[in-house]
Amino acid sequence: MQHSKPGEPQILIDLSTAIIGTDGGTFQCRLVEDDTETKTGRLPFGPFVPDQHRTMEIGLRQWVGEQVGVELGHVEQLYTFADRGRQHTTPGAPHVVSVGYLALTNQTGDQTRAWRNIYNFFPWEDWRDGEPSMLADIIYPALDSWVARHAERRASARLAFGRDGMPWGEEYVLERYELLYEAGLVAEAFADGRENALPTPVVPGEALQLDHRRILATAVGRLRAKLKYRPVIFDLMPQTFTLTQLQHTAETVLGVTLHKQNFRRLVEKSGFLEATGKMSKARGRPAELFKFRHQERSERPLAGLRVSSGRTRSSEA
Amino acid sequence: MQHSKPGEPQILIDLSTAIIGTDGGTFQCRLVEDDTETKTGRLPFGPFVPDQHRTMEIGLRQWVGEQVGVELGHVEQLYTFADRGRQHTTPGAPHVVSVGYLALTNQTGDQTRAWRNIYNFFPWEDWRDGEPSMLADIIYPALDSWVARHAERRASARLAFGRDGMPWGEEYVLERYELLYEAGLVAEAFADGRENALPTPVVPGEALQLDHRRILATAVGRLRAKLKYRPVIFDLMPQTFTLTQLQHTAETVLGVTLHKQNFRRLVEKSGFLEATGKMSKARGRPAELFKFRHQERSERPLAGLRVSSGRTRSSEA
DNA sequence: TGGAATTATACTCAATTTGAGTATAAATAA
DNA sequence: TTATTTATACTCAAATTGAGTATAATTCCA
Repeated sequence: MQHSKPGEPQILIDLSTAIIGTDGGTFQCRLVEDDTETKTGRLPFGPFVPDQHRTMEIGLRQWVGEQVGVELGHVEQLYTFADRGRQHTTPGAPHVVSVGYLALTNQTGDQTRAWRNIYNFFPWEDWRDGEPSMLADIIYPALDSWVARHAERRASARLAFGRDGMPWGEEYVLERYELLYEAGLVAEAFADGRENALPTPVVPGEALQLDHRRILATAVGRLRAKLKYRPVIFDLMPQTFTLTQLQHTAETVLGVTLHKQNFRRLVEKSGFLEATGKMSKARGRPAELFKFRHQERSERPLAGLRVSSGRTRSSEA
Repeated sequence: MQHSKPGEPQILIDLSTAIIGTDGGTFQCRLVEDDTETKTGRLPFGPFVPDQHRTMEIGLRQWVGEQVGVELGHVEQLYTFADRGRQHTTPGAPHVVSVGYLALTNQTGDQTRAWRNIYNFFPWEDWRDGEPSMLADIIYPALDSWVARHAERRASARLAFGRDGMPWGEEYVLERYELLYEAGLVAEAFADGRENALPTPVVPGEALQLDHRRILATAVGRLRAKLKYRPVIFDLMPQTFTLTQLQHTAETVLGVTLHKQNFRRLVEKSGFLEATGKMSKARGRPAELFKFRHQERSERPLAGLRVSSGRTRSSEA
């Protein structure tokens, strides 16, 4: 077993965390408030230092604590990215491998430079008002022209974007972003020096530093998928909540609307909820406040929550 | 952003691959045929060398090629393990982080030192003949006594092993192994110097070098979970196969038996199969040979394959 | 040669789950 | 007081699932 000889360029591991929360129907991600106004945003991140961090999760909690100080609920490792040329590395410098993490929180703030709407970065992912027009107007034409020159990627494009009769799979967030990157249609592709990328990105959507938009895409995809079989949604909720609030959170994350009565039926019989007896005071009829049953069972699968969208928000009236 | 200063101990990334195949009802994993007869087995692995490997997958393909030379089908990253003390590191040496990969193949060999039955390493995972007796005889008593001293882990133990009315979730392979490790009941716990581990492991099941049994557990868990929503099973099948062969493969991986007629119904209407017109010659009535429809759709979800076991093999007669 | 055994495949049927409503109740706003 | 808003209850057909029964096409073997 030959291990890397001394003198070889060093490897550096960066721990980057996508901290996700929701706030009244907006899907938020916590960025670091940096000094520089002009630059693109970034996630909290820092190096993994084995001497100081017994595990990577300990390391990431340190960087999150120092850089943004958000209380984290569920934390999970997403993926380890190591491809050359996706971290803007300068030649000669140590090679950077980045390990992406997803963290959920129920304490979010107003949209500022700190808490940003995730759909700013992926505007094509929000289908709550129906299919975003930018897909037909901008993305599909650009992608089709690229696919014409890269026939081997046609199947991936069809699956990721649900073309020709394939359904739109809301969990393929990373696959869609990666395809747009590969096609040179997002800003990071130009920054990384992809030969086919244009200096002005074709597709709308804000960029992030380094590979942070890629990590965020991974996080959103994983969260959307996980929502359907694990009760992670409750990590995004306050102590008590109404069923409508719960549904809005699910819709915000999934980027689709759900059928109200069926959502209620599903979630009620799941056994995860406990009525508090209290009522919310709002506009119409008061709704009962529920809380999550942490006790024991807390990891039982939450079957259901499969997407079978209701109507779009706009057609609800 | 402070990065690791020169002089700090170096980080080394190991790429380890669990290569999985099936052969006539046995669930196999490819080990490296090493010189030493006496030592425990190991997966193919080697360091990630950024200068030589543009991506980690390229690196792992090199080590797999050199060490075992198996043709790989589906390859996917599993998890990155970095906890101190789980790689038997000598003090002062570079810290080793290991990235585990799952690879599927349809070319397996006889059970030798090279191809080993996965259930040798996790004998409690094979429920095809009903609940393995070792659970009630050995594992549950040992685990219960440990849980009595570690009440905070009770919920995890209940979920992982499906105690007190919780169902046995066949995909929680890693969770079960990790719990046994934590409780000091498997050989690796002693090798890693856990204070509660006994020199002779309480629980049956062969050990592997380093953290390779942990990686294999991750691989099996991921494969079992994925089988239920992606058509990965076909990566384990030969070019053409009968529906019974397909079912046996699914049963082998999942470690449970399935209801024959319903399995047929599920898989037929999934649209993934194409009849070849040819027939298999075997004992009873000849079965039609099918092949996998690679074309286009190849990444559509394979809904179904949810486990709803038939009878146990022993009660089939 | 002619069952018995073996394996494959077709079909049935009740129970449950899902998708998409309608109906009604309890508040506030005007 | 009535319209508006929101919550909750209930219905119903379609689809899916779980668990069979029935039958067909082979080989095995006495």
